[in-house]
Amino acid sequence: MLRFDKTMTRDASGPPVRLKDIAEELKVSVMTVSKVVRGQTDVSEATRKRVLARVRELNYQPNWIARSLAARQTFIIGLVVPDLMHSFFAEVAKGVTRKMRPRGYDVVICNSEEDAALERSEVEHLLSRQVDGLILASSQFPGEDGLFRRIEARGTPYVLIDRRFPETKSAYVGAENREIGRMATEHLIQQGAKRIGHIAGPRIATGLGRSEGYRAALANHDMEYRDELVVDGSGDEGYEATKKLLTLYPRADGIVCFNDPYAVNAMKAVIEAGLRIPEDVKVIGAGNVHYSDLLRVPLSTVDQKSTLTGEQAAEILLGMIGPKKRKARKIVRIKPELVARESTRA
Amino acid sequence: MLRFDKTMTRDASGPPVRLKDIAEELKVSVMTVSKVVRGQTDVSEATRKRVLARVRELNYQPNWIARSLAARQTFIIGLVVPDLMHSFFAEVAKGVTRKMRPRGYDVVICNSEEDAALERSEVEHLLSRQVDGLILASSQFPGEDGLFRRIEARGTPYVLIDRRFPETKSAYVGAENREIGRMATEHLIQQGAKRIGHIAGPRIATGLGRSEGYRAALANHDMEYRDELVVDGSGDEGYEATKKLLTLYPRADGIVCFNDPYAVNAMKAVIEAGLRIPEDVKVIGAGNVHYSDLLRVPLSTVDQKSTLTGEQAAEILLGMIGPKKRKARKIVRIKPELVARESTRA
DNA sequence: GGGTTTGTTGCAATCGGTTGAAATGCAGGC
DNA sequence: GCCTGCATTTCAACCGATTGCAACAAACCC
Repeated sequence: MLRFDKTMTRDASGPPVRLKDIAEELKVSVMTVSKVVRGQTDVSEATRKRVLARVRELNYQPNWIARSLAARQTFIIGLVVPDLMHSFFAEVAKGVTRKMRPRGYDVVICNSEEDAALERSEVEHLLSRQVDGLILASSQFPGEDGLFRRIEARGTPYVLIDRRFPETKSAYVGAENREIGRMATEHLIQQGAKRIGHIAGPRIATGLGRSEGYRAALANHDMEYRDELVVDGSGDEGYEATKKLLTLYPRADGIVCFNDPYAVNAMKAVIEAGLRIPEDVKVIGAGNVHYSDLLRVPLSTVDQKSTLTGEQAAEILLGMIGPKKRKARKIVRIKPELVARESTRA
Repeated sequence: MLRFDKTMTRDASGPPVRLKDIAEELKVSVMTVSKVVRGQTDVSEATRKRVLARVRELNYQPNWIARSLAARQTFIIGLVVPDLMHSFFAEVAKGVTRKMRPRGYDVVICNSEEDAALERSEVEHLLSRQVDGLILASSQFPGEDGLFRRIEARGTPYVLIDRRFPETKSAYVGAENREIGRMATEHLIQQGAKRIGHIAGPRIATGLGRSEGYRAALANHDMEYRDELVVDGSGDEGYEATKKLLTLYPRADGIVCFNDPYAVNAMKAVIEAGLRIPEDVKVIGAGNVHYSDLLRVPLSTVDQKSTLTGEQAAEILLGMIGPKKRKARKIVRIKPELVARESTRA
């Protein structure tokens, strides 16, 4: 029995059209139709035309579930980020999708909320959905590579972004964090800051690298590194940490923040303390979130090319998925770029 | 042949474990294992225990592709938004996922870039992935309901958000746009603005409703509606439109903007024109994007409860998917809320 | 004209599960 | 001891596609 007869067109849609429907109707085998749809060449021009015509008329859309099962490729890749609200990751996501969609891949975005356990379960879930690849901005603890080992065992290609785990042999795309910290700090020095504080981020590669850069810059300029000028801001994204910095005597006159959200909070604290930016305190962040120059005081920052990061990661992953399965562990470090605005004016 | 023998545990992972593997090993049928995994009750306690133990040991993860094909349910829902970078939609997305994930649904997010044709193809794509449901902030043109008819014909439940299409009989969740426009405008009036301009959004339900509210508020307060005070901002999100408003004589002293991004651009134009906010010109937006109070001048706005919108939409969709398939066309209008900040201080 | 090649087409098996009904075992009822 | 009833287990078909290979025809070569 035919589910669709010759007179039907896509306007009269009911249940979705299947290969079988077209095949029966045209009195050819399902295989033939399948081949035409996928553009295989071993089909005569005549049948191809006939099939194609009907395929178009009925607006046939392949059932991806069935296709995925048989072909063992889902054309879905998973992207796991700690927080989509954070504009850095939103931009990364944009970069990833922008590269993936034109190549026929869908991107499923998961939010790990900075929680290692949740991330684990999200990844496990994505794997059970048979994703063709993964891109992770991982919230695993440094040194803890169990999750990655699991992904490798499963044979699913993956690329790490933003946060590096040197112990894995995975591909990686991210900014040079040490360089970010260094550039930010040197910029403050150039703008005349004498006592530069630092709001440090979480103690993972990203944060540690930036802190290291901060220290290196000070050293380069023969400025003394002082413990009390470095405060952990990871609890509340820098707000309390800044308050603490401002109580010091002599007060800090420059603050290098782990990232832009921290910097925004820092500026809030500074203003609330009745101080002026940049006259009394200069503030710099990192990430160049899209609203940075719309802030109360436009924020100087070190751009880490978020969209580019996403694009590069996508590109690498595609290379690992394709037929030639690149194996070489590829590592891309993205050169950051200083964006000077009002918050660090001399 | 067994792919996994009794001594193996999940550490020695190779190819993923299948129901069949566990079944053969335990000398029961695939069905039995399948039932246990899905928690069916018609399995003896003894076998259940035995199976469950092995399932855990091997860390069996069902193959969702296969499951979806057989059960005709993918547990994936599609979310189509015009722009993920726009924090309103990012928050909606968060709301949607927050409700969906705990119920076992994954959310595939697609970006239509405000392009009706692209949206069409994204939706078509999601349908071919056999999504169980759709949530759309549609960029279709008003009156153009072909896409929705197509989705209905396919039998896939869907919920519209933000942008309404009254001609469809679909479910809908969104803010009361007329109310938003009215509240924003009345607020400016209360704060003492006398000549209130309006930067109008795209000419679809959302934008039109807000413009209507603007007009209604003026009428309520016996203020004259003047054509030259209303400018279309949809080209560049309000920047040029504002410049135009500022050249009028007498100049506008208050601007009701279609949304926050427009308002941010408006403020930029105002400041560039050498005018002060709020002393010379008061500005109000809508949406309450998360960085509104961090702006150069903290922006007054009308909050449209983005996350709540997402959650509600998810809730409704779940109701339509489930076994009891709610049919009644459900319409939820979310009450907006005024958030007064510096940009409209009297 | 037989054997080989080339180009098309279709068969059968498979992917890893689910569905509904049928088969099995074991108990109780009479 | 047979039938019935219930709980448990299994069988067979199917979901909608893809894969490898066999089958077939027409075309080619010598």
